[in-house]
Amino acid sequence: MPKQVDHDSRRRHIAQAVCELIGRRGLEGATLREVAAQAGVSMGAVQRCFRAKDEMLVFAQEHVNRRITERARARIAESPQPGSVTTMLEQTLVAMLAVDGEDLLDARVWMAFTAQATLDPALAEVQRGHYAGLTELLTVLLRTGQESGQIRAEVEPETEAEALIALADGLTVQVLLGRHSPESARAAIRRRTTALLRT
Amino acid sequence: MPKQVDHDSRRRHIAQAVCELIGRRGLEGATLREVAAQAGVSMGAVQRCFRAKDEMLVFAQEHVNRRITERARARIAESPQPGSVTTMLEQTLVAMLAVDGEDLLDARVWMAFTAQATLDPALAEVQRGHYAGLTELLTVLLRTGQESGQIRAEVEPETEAEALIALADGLTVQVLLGRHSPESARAAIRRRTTALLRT
DNA sequence: AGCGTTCCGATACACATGCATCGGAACGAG
DNA sequence: CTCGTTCCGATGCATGTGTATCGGAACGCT
Repeated sequence: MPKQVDHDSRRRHIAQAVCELIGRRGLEGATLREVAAQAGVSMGAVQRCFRAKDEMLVFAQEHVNRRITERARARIAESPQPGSVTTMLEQTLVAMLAVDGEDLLDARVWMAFTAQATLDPALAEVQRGHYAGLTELLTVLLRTGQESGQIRAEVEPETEAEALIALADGLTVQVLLGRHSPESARAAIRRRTTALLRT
Repeated sequence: MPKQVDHDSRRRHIAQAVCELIGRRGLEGATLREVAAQAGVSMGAVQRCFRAKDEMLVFAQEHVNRRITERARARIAESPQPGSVTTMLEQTLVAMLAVDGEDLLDARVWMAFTAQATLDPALAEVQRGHYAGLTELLTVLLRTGQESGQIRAEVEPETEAEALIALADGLTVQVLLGRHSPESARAAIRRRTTALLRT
């Protein structure tokens, strides 16, 4: 057999380059030539990995979505008080914010893809899947909190999960626009999560 | 004096064409040629109205922002119960949602511009100004509601206004992605506003 | 070592876009 | 009507983009 290449890892490598470019210069900054340069490969290599640009973008979108979800799960795992549901809620939502330091890049990538998903049904489907996962995650947390008596019984887990997600996204937008600081966004999240606690 | 043209109204006319194109095909759909065609004029006319494309886009951004704000104020004015602060709050936020019928186009335009504003400081400044106005509007409503005893005293008007705006934006995103219906978004807004009422 | 397959880098190409240019039309003042 | 200024439509141009193509390099197998 001839020369073999780990396609999947190369695809991830290129996807990372795409994300960095999108985070810095937006979707229109992710041209094939720029992507190749950023990834340190040639255009031909990129073309071999992805049949067309669309495919590359979808892969990059899934790439960043996966990272955001994993960041949320990781923060839950290393939560200081694993038993405290509100702490876990907060950590999850803060991870979704992704407005800290270099994570801020991911937030801009999220923004760019979400805006595009508004127009492209294929991208929209990917985002819907992403949000379905996050909703599930939060819903489970909320339900668990109710069962352990930490969260008020009248809270409707799924409905509340959707509201929290919307809040987090809206705050992300504000931070990206420079109207809120990451800290004030976190504070807003905290206010909302503590309000769910039983008094 | 030679041929004279109402520049300002022509600029608005073109801005409207820009918004329709952006709402349908995104920012990249707003090429000078397409804009001219949509507006029913020639490229030369567009070039005479705006020195460069950037200027045209900023003008269009302000155009749609103005319409959103005016829609909010209008909804407040024609509110069924002008005295009810929560009704006014709801109307304002629903106007911000702009996910009804043809308003949905404006929501997509908002999304596109906001995503771009993440990368372009000039656009970001425009959006910050827009949000400052909305925040002021909501803050006043909340304060008024407190003074008339309709809204709980422990609510911090400005903080709450920011949270409501973030919620509305996040819900808009979800509707645009096709994950929420306009009705469910309105319901989420209603839940949040009624929660502010004194019990 | 030799070979066949896979990969890659460069180039070619068609096309779109923003902007500049320019000749003439439109229109008000005299 | 005549003139002079403003406007506009068409065209040209430089540039950047996605994709197709192709010759050769890299590499595993025999």
